[in-house]
Amino acid sequence: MKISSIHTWDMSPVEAIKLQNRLRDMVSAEDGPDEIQYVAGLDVSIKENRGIGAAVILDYPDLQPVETAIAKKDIAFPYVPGLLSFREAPVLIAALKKLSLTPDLVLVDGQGIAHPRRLGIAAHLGVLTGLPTIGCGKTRLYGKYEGPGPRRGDYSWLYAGSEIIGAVVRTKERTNPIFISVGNNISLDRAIRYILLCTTTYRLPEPIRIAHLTAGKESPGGSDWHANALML
DNA sequence: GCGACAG
DNA sequence: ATCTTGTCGC
Repeated sequence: MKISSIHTWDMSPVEAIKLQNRLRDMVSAEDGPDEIQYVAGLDVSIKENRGIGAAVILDYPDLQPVETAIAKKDIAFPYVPGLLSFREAPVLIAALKKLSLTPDLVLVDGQGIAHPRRLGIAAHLGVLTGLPTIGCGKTRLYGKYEGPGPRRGDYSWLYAGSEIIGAVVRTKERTNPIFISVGNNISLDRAIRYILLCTTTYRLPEPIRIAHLTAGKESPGGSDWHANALML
């Protein structure tokens, strides 16, 4: 698939913050088309400044893998809370470009607008691709909340002052909830529903879980310890 | 000034 | 993210 190059990635943290403030108004929480056939999952693994980005596509609602793409890139930008996209988005975009299929929805490992400048990696990628995206974080970056109920499907709101910027969703009982937020072109309400529909027996949505395994599997000599069971 | 801080 | 064994709980 093609992706617009509105900007480059080689810049300082200060410039990165200015860019985020420039792109934040391009995010939309309006629902797009209703038909969803393909859901993509994105994740990155990094080993000694070498990043492996994985983009997997599962059919919906069956959640069976139908295409996988991997890209590798040297990671230049440091990890700075709030600037994750400048570190991980480049390799993810490289992986997305290799896909022959175009996803109808993209789940990203990280926050959407639940971010100090409302432009977490899922929102940033949503603006660049124009696709509906949802941010799925394993922990909180920004916002206040009270824990959701104990049952699968229970959720509570994530607030930035009085503004709702996301939801804390229990996808599995007796397990920590995940942080869901709008990336682009989707409403929070629908984002929560899709996340639950894409989550089966594990804490994380299948697309992201598969992308995580895919990104961590690749390595020269064969350094996959706990993730040998990628039997699909 | 002091914490908090996606992956 | 990464390092990375054994172990506690359902």
